[in-house]
Amino acid sequence: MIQMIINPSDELPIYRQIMRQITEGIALGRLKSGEKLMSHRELSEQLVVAPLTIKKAYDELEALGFIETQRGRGTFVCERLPQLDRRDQLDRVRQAARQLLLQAHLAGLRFSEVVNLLKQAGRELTDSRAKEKEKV
Amino acid sequence: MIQMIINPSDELPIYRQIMRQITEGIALGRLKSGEKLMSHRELSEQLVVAPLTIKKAYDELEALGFIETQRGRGTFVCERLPQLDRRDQLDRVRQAARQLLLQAHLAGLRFSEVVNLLKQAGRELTDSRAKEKEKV
Amino acid sequence: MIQMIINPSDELPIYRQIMRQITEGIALGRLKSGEKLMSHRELSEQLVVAPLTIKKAYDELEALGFIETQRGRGTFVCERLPQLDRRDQLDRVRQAARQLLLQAHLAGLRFSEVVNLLKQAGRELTDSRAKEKEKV
Amino acid sequence: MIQMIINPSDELPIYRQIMRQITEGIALGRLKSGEKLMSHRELSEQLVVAPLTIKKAYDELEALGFIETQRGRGTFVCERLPQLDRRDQLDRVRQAARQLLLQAHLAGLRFSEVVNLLKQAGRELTDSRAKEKEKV
DNA sequence: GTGGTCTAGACCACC
DNA sequence: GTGGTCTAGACCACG
Repeated sequence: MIQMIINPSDELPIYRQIMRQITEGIALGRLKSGEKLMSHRELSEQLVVAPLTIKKAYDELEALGFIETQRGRGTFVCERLPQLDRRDQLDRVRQAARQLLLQAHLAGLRFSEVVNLLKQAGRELTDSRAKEKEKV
Repeated sequence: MIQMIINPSDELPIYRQIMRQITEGIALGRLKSGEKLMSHRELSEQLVVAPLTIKKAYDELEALGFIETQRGRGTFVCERLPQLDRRDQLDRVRQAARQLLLQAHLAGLRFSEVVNLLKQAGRELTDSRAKEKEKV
Repeated sequence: MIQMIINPSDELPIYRQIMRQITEGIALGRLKSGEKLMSHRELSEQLVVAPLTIKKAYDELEALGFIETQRGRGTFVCERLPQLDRRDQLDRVRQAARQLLLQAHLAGLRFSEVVNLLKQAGRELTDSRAKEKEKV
Repeated sequence: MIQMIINPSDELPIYRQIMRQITEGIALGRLKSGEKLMSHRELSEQLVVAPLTIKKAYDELEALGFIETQRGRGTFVCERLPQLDRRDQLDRVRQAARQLLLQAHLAGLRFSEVVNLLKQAGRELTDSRAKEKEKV
């Protein structure tokens, strides 16, 4: 199970923060298919939030097809993760690219600077994934 | 005045959608300093939105220093626009970069492909800005 | 808005009973696309259940694409209802047909009797739909 | 003894899935009166289910009068099977008929098509029952 | 122990 | 007024 943190003063609701961390954990391979998640009660104690709040995050993730629950046994990352449309996926990437350029433009950065920033972010990401692997 | 679109079923509140489109319009140069904005009533009719909602967007924008109202004359883009905190700006860029990489990772793209996509998005953006200028 | 009833001692959870009545209402044309539903608070008073229970039903229906909410305005039947796969739809029909035959077999009915029962059920259904239309 | 399948992520509890398959097996004649059932342990290994879960299913079936255990000998299908209330049986048939019509309506089928589907399902059912008999 | 459901309240943001 | 979120409890069924 991955380490999670929540920030109660973030404008993103708590249950969404949890959803985001879990989906990103899955996307980045930190949560394997079939892996068991903490029970919502246990996680609620660890993060000091109400159990229902965690449950809501789990419920939405289940509706989206990322995780699945088995009564009395627990909650697990799905073996077959939901596949977005290829077109959908690329749309999201393009949307994120546009967002990046907009923010960069607002900050007055040149294109080469944006690419550098992107490279750096890439390094940070692969580093943290490497760390994960070492642990294993 | 720029053309705006609102989506009532978007998660982002309507008044925020309006704020975003105006600030981005300013940042991208589609709204010039000193330019007059539509009145509450006019805009509320055009967008089919309650006038109070428009007013809230304008009020917040005025509090942030992007626009100013002159009694009896209307609402105008400020001559001296507020500068965001430099650190804040860069944080937003980094956040957007991370988001782009994550989406790209989900779509299974390699880094070089991401950069290509980014270049393409850049071209589209500058193209549409050029068109805007022609109109003027 | 359709009339709903809930039976607290039914083994089907309350929020599911509500979901079922709404989806059936949509399927049978008693709830039109775009129609506004009662607010979850109002409905919770009418049915004498906790507001969150109604909200849960609405939330699940929204995740399934049957209804959509607009903050501050209310909850509405979607204009474009979710289309199941054709194959999926027919599978459900076949499954229901098998279930009917099984129950009929347990009750010792002959095939012709089953068809008669089906015809009768069909009449009841169209009758109640006709009544709805008269109201309008 | 009939072949059973359980699906841990089905909404229906595992012990109920077992009960359903046994009662249907009896109703359809695949399990004869007096026939011996597998022991808890054997069945729990075959289905990869906790022995207590099987025991619960057997206990409930015994309470309902479908099966009986003879100490030291095993568990057997009762010679005199319980008869459901006649009204109850017919109610179930009507309920299944309504369900079939609803699903058919959603799939846009006409009544004659429903009857055809029903006939086909009937053929499949009798075919599979014939096969069962051949095996014996 | 696990998840599933439900209650009765609360506060907030939005329209 | 509306929906959105959260809490702190409770009881049940399941494995």
